[in-house]
Amino acid sequence: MEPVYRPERVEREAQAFWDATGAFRAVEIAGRPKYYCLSMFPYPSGKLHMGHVRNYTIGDVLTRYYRMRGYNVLQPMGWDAFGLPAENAAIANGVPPARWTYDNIAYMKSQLRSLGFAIDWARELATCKPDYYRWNQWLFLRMLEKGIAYKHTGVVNWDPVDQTVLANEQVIDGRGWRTGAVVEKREIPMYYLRITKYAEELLADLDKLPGWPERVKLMQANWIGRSEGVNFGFPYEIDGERKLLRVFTTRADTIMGVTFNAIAAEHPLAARLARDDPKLAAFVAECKAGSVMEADLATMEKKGMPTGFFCTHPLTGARVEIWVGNYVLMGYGEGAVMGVPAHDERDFAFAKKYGIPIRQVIALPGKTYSTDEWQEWYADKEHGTCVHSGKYDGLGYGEATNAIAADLKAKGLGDKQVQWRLRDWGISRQRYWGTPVPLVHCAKCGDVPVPDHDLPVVLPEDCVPDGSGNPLARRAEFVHTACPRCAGPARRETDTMDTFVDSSWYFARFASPDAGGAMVDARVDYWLPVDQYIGGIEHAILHLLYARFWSKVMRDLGLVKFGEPFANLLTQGMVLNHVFLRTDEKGKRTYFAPEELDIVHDEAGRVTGARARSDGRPVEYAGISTMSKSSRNGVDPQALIEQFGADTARFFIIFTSPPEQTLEWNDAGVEGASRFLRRVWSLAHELSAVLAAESRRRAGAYAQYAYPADWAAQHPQLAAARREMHANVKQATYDIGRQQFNTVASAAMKIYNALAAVPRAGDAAQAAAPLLHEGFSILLRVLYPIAPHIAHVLWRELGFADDPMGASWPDADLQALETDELELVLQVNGKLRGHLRVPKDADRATIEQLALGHDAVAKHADGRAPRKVVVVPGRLVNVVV
RNA sequence: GCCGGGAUGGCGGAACUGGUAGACGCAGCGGACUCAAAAUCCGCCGGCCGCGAGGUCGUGCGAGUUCGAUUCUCGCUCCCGGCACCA
Repeated sequence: MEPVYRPERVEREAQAFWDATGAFRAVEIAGRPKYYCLSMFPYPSGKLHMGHVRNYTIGDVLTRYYRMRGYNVLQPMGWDAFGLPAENAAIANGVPPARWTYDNIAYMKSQLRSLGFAIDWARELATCKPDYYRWNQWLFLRMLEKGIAYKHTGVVNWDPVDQTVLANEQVIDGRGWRTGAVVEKREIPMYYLRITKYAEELLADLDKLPGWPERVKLMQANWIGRSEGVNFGFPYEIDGERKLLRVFTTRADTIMGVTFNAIAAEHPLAARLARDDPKLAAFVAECKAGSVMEADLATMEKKGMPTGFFCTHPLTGARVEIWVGNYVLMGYGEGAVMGVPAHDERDFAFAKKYGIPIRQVIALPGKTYSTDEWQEWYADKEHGTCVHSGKYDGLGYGEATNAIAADLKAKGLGDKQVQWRLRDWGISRQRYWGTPVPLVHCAKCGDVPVPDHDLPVVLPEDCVPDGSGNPLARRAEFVHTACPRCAGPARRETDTMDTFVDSSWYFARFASPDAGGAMVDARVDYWLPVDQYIGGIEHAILHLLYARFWSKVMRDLGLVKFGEPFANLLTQGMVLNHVFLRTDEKGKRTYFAPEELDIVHDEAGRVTGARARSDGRPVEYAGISTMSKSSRNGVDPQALIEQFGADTARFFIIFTSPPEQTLEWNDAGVEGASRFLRRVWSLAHELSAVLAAESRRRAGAYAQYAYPADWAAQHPQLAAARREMHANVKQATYDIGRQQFNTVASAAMKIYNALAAVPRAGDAAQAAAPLLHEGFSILLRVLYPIAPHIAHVLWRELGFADDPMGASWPDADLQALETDELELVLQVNGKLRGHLRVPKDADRATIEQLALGHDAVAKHADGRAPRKVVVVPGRLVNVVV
């Protein structure tokens, strides 16, 4: 055995063994308990970053742990291979997205392999391959047939210079990322998926997911956003026609306080009124500037313009002026909202700004309403009652809402309605690198679906986007086609699908990656649902909601039997790093990687600024955020792996923080992980003769260790070491169960420390041989899920039977933990004043007696008599005086 | 702006159901070994007062509940994630 730990040799040896034995191939075995462990597949951005290492190490720890527990485990891997970065790379380098993507996949796969993850690579898939995305197209056509997919207009970010649609990410402070031009909103035709049809079920089924973090379920529930209210209309007449301005409100009880209504700039009525009013037309045009992002809309200054046009209050018959507001969005509900300044904080601010009347209609006992300043209670619907509201005066929120809804219904103007915040999923992208939408546009037949037998509609792989729109639309041989219905000349749809489509069902395809004639086959019934899904908390809403929706659609089509794809979810905290950038006069940002800079810190060690090494000029510090390719703050694990080995990288990332916690990257401590593994190796080497002999004596067995009855009494030091080992096995098992893996790594270190403290000079090692053997069998098995290469190689070197993946996880021997005496903490008035040794079976009265007789109690009681004695069994005594 | 989460020594973190705050590790300091350095090994290591025994303060800030609060409640501050076309 090598005297010194050489990670590269150890890792080569272990990986060769796993490859040769096909150790990670997952085969369906009827009757054996299965465990499908899935980490979110990566976007092939170029190289792995620490977030990937963290994600996949967590998955691998669970995969190997469940293998040791006897489960038939599947851990697959694939590539979320369509997406915007490939097009950005093409704009920058002229390399076709396909080639860039495949090159990145090859490199990142080699990195994943070097980390030794127990992945079944035979199931690898890439979403940019036709045999995958053809099923996106196929299911889209099924949704079209069922009315789940439909065509409708939608608003997008438009760069007027590049004449192209921009992603939200490409809009910086309201301007296009490349041109610096002010972005406009533009309405275009799009395809939508009717996720709102499933809103009720998506919300209700959250209760069927006890294995999901509460915070994720809460975020999803809030996102879906069920609210009960009233949908009703304000009658108006225009061009000789009677119409209704429809609004939805959850505060129908305040309807008598309506003093204005606001409509979106895109509302048909706004367009109509602007026709006769140049000032309004200018305002409507102004509202079109800026992005469509919710965060922008919510933070921008609320502006409005009166139209001079009035509708009628449905209950009072009063005239209510209609305003156009830049904060009202078409596509949210009806594109119109009623304005009740007295009882809505935003309406209040808007009314004060524009001098719109504020009319109090809710009162609280003991409170005085004033229009001078907004008060929290103005919006209180729990305790308020109606005032200045005629027949509704004195009613509370529920009664008033019911009465008003009934009156509106009687007039045929409205009714109660359940409204969802969730909107339908727009999947059209005016981009090249994605799944082609399988439709053909024919002048005679309209939008015609591509027949199933013509799928897939294959995306040409040699286009090079240049930032000025979709190159697919300029590819004549793609665009020009024959209408499947009338065989006449027709145009292919050139929009592609949102990449969230790709990731909405890949977990099912892993069960049957080679199914040629179907989306999935019977093997999904064996593996699905996923037993443990692991991925970043940033996916808490969108990806997970879309995957849940897609699964329900597949279920309703009879393709799968499950309605919820992920039984248990572990949301990993983000790995963060500092971000540095420069912004030019056009607002264009250039990011700098930390290694390109000299970083300036203040006395407290905080980053205050930096200079680029290349030109010595200052660079702006933009705080810390998620490691990403776009902000160039990713840390490539390659250097770490090359310098210290995969096991050190894995051990370090696990040890440094619990999985769900946000992690600010800092590699101080990597040395410690490396040192620990070297120490384990050195101790194994030092004891290899003793341990190998013990292994031979026991024929490699590691499950049962029996010690003579008087062993503990004879060898108190060894018994203490054994107690420490088993206490930590217990701890590690508990912690792995609650997915706190950093303390599993700590437990491994503590087991090592106990083992290293066992006397082993001269003949002592011989005397302690059984304990050392037991201790190593425990240490290597606890270590195995985290640092499998070294554990695998040492396991075999020391002569243990099997290999550690086939070995069972150690059981704590609870008898080894028992002691005759306990040490209790002694408190006086809740402050630590001493310790108390008591027999382990001492009763309450005895403990109280011992406590009251303790010197520290007399000293700190200051002559006062004890009023109360609190005894917490096995822990502490608190004497209250 | 809205939704969700976080804050504990110089640093990463531990503390299981309200019960010894700081496990384990990093950095630092002192020592051993060495011609020397690295590596390795041993010891110390929250602040303040004290020679010491010990005392006292201390888990982002401010209140509260409790015999006892890092843990529960209320109100703040700052940071992170998401906000529907980054993935």
